[in-house]
Amino acid sequence: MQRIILHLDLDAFYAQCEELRNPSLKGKAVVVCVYSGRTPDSGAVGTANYEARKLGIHSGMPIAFAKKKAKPETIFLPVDIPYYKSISERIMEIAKSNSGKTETAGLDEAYLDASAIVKTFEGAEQLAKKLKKEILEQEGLTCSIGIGQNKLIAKMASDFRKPNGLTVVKPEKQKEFISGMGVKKLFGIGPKTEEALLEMGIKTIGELAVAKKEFLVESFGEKKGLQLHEFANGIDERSVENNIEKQQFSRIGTLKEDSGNFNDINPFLEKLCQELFERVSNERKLFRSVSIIAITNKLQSFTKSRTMDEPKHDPLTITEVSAELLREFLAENKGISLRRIGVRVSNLLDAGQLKKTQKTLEDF
DNA sequence: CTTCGGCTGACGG
DNA sequence: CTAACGCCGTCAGCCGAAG
Repeated sequence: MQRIILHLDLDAFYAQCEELRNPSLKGKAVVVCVYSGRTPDSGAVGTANYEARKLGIHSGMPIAFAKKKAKPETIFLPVDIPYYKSISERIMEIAKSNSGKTETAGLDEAYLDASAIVKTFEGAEQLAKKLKKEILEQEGLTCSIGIGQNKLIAKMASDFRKPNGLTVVKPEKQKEFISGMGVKKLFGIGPKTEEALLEMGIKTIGELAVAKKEFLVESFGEKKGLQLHEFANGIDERSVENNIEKQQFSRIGTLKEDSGNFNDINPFLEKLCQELFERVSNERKLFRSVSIIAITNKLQSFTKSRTMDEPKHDPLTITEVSAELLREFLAENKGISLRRIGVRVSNLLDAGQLKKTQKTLEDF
């Protein structure tokens, strides 16, 4: 069955939201930052608008580094996720009303399966124009949309021309569209895989497409190897899913100072546990596993986890188990110094799924 | 043999 | 002068233990 998939990508989303509530920012370079609170400039760039990108400022970059590239008039702002989320939810509603199936991928992206709504790529292009118009008129934001026969092509198409782009890649043009691109452009290929492929002399998606499947499986493992082969050939059977249940919730933060001392770290961890419980409790979830995440001063990451026999939903379990895990972790790693600490719950169960006889339901 | 828990690592937004 | 560094979530793979 031939599908028609749209990928919607809101342009420099966090920055556009900030421009929305403060129009005087328009035309200026805007950098939205995730500050860690340790020093005035420690943290990373969340989103840079296109003016800031011209200066060489990009997502993920350390703020201190971005400031070196910035002009005196460049604006640095802290992220406000709840605000962006409220805007995102309204836009996703617009998307849903234009296509039965929509799958959100973060606050700023969505896949739409328009197969039931339109029958041709020309029809899909008109739908995309309508969608862009509605988002602009109702919410004042621009986006880029890509259209293809599967999620992979749609995503690469939306990335092709932005901001405010619209790119249609018909199946017969697919190969031509992707084969000349560098392998890093392919969804699922990050810095490590790119490096490995370059060592093998594979630079472009076209070269990857003709590499032996067996060789790729041998080099990258079963799943990854097959996926590389399929994606490089434009093959992607992943369906657009309406509701994806979250598998885990986590909260992590940066300590005021590096420490390997339980008494320094645990009060901060307890705060994170309370915030985490708020979220989990709002989502009406029970959890069976608790983990801590520890990141050292050298940015090495560790996890330690514990699974209980019974699903829980109380804040005390999170704080107690995580404190226990932290104590054990520090004892097993004497001399270690932590920069960041976090807590996660997983093995989730919907509260509604619990048997009525179970006592733990009463607090809901 | 399969499944589960515990852990690491790659990746994406 | 140089290095600089968030937070959240998914999945695969490996290992050892248990079913």
